[in-house]
Amino acid sequence: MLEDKLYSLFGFQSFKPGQKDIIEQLMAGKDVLAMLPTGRGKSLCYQLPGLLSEGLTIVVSPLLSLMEDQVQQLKSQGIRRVATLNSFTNKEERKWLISHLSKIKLLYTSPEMLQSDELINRLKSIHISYFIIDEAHCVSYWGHDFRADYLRLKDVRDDFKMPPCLAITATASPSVRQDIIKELALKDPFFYIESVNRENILLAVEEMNSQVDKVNRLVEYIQSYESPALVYVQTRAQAEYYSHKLQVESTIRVGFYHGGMENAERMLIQQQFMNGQLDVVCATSAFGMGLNKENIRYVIHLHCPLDIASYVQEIGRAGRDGKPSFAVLLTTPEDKYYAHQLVERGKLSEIDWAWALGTLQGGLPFKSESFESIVETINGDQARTAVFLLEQWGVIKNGMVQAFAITDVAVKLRNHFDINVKRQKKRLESAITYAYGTEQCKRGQLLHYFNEEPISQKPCCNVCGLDLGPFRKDKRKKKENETLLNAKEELKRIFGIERSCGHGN
DNA sequence: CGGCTCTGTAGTACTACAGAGCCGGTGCGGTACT
Repeated sequence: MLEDKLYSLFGFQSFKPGQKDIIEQLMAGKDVLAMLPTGRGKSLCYQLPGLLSEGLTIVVSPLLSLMEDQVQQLKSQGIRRVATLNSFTNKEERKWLISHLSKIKLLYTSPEMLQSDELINRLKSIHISYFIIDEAHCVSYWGHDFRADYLRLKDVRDDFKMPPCLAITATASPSVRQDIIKELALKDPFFYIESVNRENILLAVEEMNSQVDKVNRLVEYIQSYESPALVYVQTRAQAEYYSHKLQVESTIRVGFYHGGMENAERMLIQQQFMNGQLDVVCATSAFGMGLNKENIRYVIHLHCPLDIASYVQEIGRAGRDGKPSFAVLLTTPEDKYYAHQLVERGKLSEIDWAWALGTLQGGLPFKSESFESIVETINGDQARTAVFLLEQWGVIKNGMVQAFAITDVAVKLRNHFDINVKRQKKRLESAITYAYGTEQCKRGQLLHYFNEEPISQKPCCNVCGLDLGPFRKDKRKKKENETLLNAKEELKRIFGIERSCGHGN
């Protein structure tokens, strides 16, 4: 009985909804595409089959921190035959691990690591029970232009003689699901798709006249409502700017988080937020994956989201404890133009590509460094994606550049990136409809994007102007905050302190 | 779609102005350097 194993390995009496279906299908040898809300035990869906199987289960994870967290957690539960293999693994550990892979049940690694010949060759000699893609939306979101190794997973799986594959995520729109199926070559997969609706999160969109109004409104929210809260912004500079701004204008403890920070700094901010030493974090989209904080009361966005699924994922970090929470999107009319520009900027002409391709000489070994640095307009990520495509098309074979027609290949490259821009544009269009559309029911719009029926019983809540009273800090507390704020103002006046923020908006 | 900064040039010696150009976020791994 699966339940017995569940109890003996994990100490749970019963499965949560969806888990058993997913596990049974996977164990019966089927590919599975699963969408389960966060906090509903996604990892158990592959940990249990992995531990019960004869061979090794490979878990592909997008972030080092996610791998390390999971393995640490399993080990603390007394499950020892698990390991991570990534750039944290030092040489000796790596050597030991590769020669002892047959002793391991679950191996957590990155898509990039799975490009190592040494590792692949070793894995080929071992029975791979399951191939798991955690946070599988990354295949579609990152694979096409940012982390090409996500698109190479299909070939990796082929090397292992196509073990059953589980692609699992919390948020993937129907088109993203189709893309995942295509890019991982899932064969007639079993779907387990759960609603993205989170009834305890109220939704609101407020259009502001100017950036100044937006900031004032933000300060108002932060002053009036119970933290912890998340504030999402578009750029790194904005994350820092708003964080300083809120520190000056309110009494709450604010930090910022973005991808440009040192690892140690990022870990510190996340820890402080987890431990309740920070009330609010102003962050770019870098913050949140794997964040396991239950009591976030609200999420505010200060920019037009580029995509509804990402928006849903970000606001879904509120109210994990099931208690009432809310998500507010603050926009100004020009935000949508800015968003458009960002998407358009990914475009390159075939001339750019032809120029880059001109550096490749048929018959010579391929040198990726020189290819990547030759044309300034092509960034490193795009260049790496291009290399992936050149390999797919046979322009680069076994590390050697073959004879090829520059113009044709340049056009093919341009087309590939154009298709991706089109994909992003389409996603942006629906996000703009959500942000600026006159449709009253915001929840209905989100559900519609995921092909879900608008359900009348579900609370329809464009709560603009609606009373958010229950979320307000109680009066006594508010008064304390005001006193503190006044004291802060007073100090500022006395010492003539003006915080310098360094960044404008 | 806007707005800022940089650059070049003209007219006057350092300033003024016009026009061009730029402008985002996600992370892995490995190597070269201090």
